Amino acid sequence: MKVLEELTGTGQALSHTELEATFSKVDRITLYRVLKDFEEAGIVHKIIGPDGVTRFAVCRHNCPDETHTEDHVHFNCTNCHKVFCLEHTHNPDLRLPTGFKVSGIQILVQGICKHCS
Amino acid sequence: MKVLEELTGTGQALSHTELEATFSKVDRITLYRVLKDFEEAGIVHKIIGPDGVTRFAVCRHNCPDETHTEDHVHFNCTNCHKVFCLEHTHNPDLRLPTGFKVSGIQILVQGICKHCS
DNA sequence: CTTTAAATGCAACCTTGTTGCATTTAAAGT
DNA sequence: ACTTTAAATGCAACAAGGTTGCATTTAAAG
Repeated sequence: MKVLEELTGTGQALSHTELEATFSKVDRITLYRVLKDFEEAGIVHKIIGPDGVTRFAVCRHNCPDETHTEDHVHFNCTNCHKVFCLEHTHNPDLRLPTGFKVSGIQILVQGICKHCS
Repeated sequence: MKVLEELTGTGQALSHTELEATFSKVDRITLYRVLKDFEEAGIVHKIIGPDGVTRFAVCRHNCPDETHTEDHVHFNCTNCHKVFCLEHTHNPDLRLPTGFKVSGIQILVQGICKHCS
């Protein structure tokens, strides 16, 4: 699929609207279905930004297919507004109050990215 | 405002839909405006859940008015589906790759809450 | 070349959220 | 107490994001 190529190529998480613009010939519903299938297959994962916009990024080497756990940090640049995975910045251990059981952590860091600074 | 009482009382983050159900006499647009005003005034803060649903929670003692920074972790119970602030679980220090400047961190932990376990 | 299933497109619909305008409510001035 | 003014509420309409059902095309298998 060309959608997968696009996602792999850019290195950033793309929103549905952005993908829609790239593949203007393709119907937006088809795009929804393709992305949904990719997500269920563990090929891409969804990132919900601080703006509430959902974006999609390809799962890299350290994303286990079974659990589909994303053990890495997401970054949102306040300058270029891009969202991407920091694959090598793993989630830290959090000590929660007693009685809480953790099954997943989602971290979204905002700031200025490498390219913009 | 009764909306503020409700938010303070429940101790959890409430979605717009939930508040709409509670205050069925009030128009939903009024609710949108009230919540927007509260947010801008630094009285409540918005939490965007892993489901993409935005919820609202009152800012407690350790939420400085000026920066409106939420230096605490949010928890989403996979059993009762509630979302609430873990006021005393602060954001950890993250070491990002060189060139990245951090201005804010949002952490959402999923698991089983104290009450459900 | 036919049969069958998968992939695509279209129409319609729902939810969430915003904006403009009219109306009500309430506060302030004389 | 009555008028003037501003704030708060409600209504209609709209836009973006997302889902579902059904018809049609594409392509794979017999």
